[in-house]
Amino acid sequence: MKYSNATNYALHTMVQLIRLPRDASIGVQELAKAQQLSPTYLSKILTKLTKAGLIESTPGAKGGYRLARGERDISFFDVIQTIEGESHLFDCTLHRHEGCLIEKVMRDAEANMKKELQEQLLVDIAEQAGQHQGGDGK
Amino acid sequence: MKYSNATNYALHTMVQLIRLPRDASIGVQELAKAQQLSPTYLSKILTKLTKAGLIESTPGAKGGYRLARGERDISFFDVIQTIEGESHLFDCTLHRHEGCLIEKVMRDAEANMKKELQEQLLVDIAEQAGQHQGGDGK
DNA sequence: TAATTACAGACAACAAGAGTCTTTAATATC
DNA sequence: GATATTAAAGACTCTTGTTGTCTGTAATTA
Repeated sequence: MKYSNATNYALHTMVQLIRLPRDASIGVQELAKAQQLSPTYLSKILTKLTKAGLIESTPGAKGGYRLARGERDISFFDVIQTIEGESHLFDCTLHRHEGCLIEKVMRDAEANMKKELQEQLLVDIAEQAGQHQGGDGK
Repeated sequence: MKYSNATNYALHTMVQLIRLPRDASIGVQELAKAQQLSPTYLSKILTKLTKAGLIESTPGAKGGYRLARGERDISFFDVIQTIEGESHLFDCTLHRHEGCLIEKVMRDAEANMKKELQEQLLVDIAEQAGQHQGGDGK
């Protein structure tokens, strides 16, 4: 049980975008370089984030990606759910077992974690040092 | 990102064992029937639980499984960690990125969920109705 | 028109989970 | 001691999802 690599990449990319100057765009090429990913692969992740309304994209030369909302309106959970989907952490496997108490406990724990990650904003960590973007003095 | 089926089966099986009369044992055959699983498959799960010290086993005729500790000493987390292992929910994928702040936030959320599941005892739900064991009036 | 960029989809490679089958070892009963 | 019962161990297959690549298309700028 582990979050996918895609979620990992998505979170780091969102931090990159948050750090971007207002109204500036950045292309996949550059975004991918920071994490040493292939642009085509990261592109699929970015498309998901775009469809979810977290970022905006413009095609063509001088195009690229930028935030679609205010920085303080983007939580960890927003990004995670976009990539991971909305499925539950735990689904009771017993046939015909409505109201499984085990499931209930697990769902409660899940809900609390979800809530916690909803309150955690990506800006708050983007503002701090320590989040290098791969290219050091380039 | 989802807990494995094995964890699901393990939790349900533990509830079965907790409900067992003191000093009674039960074999895989019967345990598996309740969840409609193949005994050989459930057997592998039970072996993990045994090695982890959650349950005890005796081979041979009249053998089987029983709890290895007091009921109030078995938490959801004990069972989950036994099956899922100890790996983290999130590992930063960036090369040479010690002290990743994204990772820190995710690990904190994980730790809180872990703590919550450590406080949840399986007895508490085993005592309640609603957790049928498959065989109805058999 | 040419270059740059996002987007879409097919495809392959790999890893992990789920589950079966077979064999061996230990215990109880007769 | 022989037999039945049970746990344990390991090899093996099947399926599924993730990860990633490659190719082609559409849109925008210059």
